[in-house]
Amino acid sequence: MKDNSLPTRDRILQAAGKLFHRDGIRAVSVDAIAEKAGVTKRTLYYHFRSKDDLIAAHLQTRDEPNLALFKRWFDEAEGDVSGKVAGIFRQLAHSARSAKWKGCGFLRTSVELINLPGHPALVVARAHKKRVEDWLASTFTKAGASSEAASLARQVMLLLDGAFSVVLLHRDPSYMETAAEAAADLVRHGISNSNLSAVPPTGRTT
Amino acid sequence: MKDNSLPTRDRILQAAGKLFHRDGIRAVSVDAIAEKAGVTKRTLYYHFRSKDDLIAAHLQTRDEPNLALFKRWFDEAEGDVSGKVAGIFRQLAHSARSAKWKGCGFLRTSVELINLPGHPALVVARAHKKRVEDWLASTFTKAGASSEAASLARQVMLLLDGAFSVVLLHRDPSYMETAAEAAADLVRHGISNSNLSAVPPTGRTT
DNA sequence: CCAAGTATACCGGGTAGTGAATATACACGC
DNA sequence: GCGTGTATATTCACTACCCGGTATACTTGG
Repeated sequence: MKDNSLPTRDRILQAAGKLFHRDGIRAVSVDAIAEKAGVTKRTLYYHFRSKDDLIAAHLQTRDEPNLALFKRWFDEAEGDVSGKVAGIFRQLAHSARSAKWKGCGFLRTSVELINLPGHPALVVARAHKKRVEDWLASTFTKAGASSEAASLARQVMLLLDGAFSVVLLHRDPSYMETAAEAAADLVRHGISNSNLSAVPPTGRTT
Repeated sequence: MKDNSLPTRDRILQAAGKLFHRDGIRAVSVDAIAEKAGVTKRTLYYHFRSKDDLIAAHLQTRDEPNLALFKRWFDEAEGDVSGKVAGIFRQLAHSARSAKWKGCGFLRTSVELINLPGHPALVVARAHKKRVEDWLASTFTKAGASSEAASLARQVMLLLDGAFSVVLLHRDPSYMETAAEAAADLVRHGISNSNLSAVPPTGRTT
């Protein structure tokens, strides 16, 4: 019955990912995941110590690809840094038009588990968000906004997670465009302010 | 055993509110709510058709007070409109320093139930967020930014809900200050832009 | 043979929601 | 004033099911 050639552990993760995405975390039972993976529950518990561990492992698999996607969208967008940041939001607006779009999995999972302070998935989610923020800060630094880079990165993260939440709640991707404009404004304004009191821009935007 | 003099329905809502706030929606059982309210589960089901209805009714009780709080924080803050908007975030930063703070109940509940498209609580949550956004837009209009008011209100909502999410995830209220600065920047910039091409400010701030 | 991996069948506990009966309170005829 | 009817409000006991996790035994590849 193993129509899928992936190793068992990966098949479980893949099945869990689909179900978590579609129905949320708590709404999905271990039995359902095992069945979807074509595996018995006992096998699942051989590969993962608990459901909580499985949740964390699932988020871990999304960390790297998610960040890579943001980087690609940034690189492929036209214009200066502010335009490239806006490009991320515009690509998200595109994704959000799909009926299957469910916002940010890290955010959704965190909210569902926020009342369990030590949950391993929360650690993974926090690390992921920090990675994105750090990457943003580094691009702002490269663009010559060394003194404002950290603050700008935080502001963009606020808009990003806000857009995830608002677009998901209202199912209205136009908020993603609003976020694109706000982010571009803040970045443009922040960088020009920074350049006034900073060394001449030595960073490259490529 | 009715030490509380409230009508039964209100006592149930009060108990549900406390538990939902502390543990989330799905994590709280109807039995737990009934026990906390000092009432039999059957009585709870006399006053509310289902758990889903109870959740929606609970959110409804928070709609008006929540908006009133935002208005009060706005009115009590110093400065022009941008400063007053920032005042809301600064008050939220204060609240967020409490260990019991759990972000925005509307947002948290929505995320937990987002995979149940017709859920009554989602309707209430969307209406609440729209009410806040509409109120913001009206204050921006009064401040003379008629042409940008709607867009500014949306941008502030993005920062607001973003701040709720980010502060909750990282448990770091300083993001609320970052949001305050970003919101003030956007509002100041948006209003001055609007005034360039609008009638002289006839609106009043007080 | 042994270890990695799989299968069946089960456990204790929790879940939303219900059936049937009861208590309370107020309205009406007389 | 008193019985009676009726709607509201509340209780206890119960169903039918789902959940995360496990005990035990079997299969398969090196």
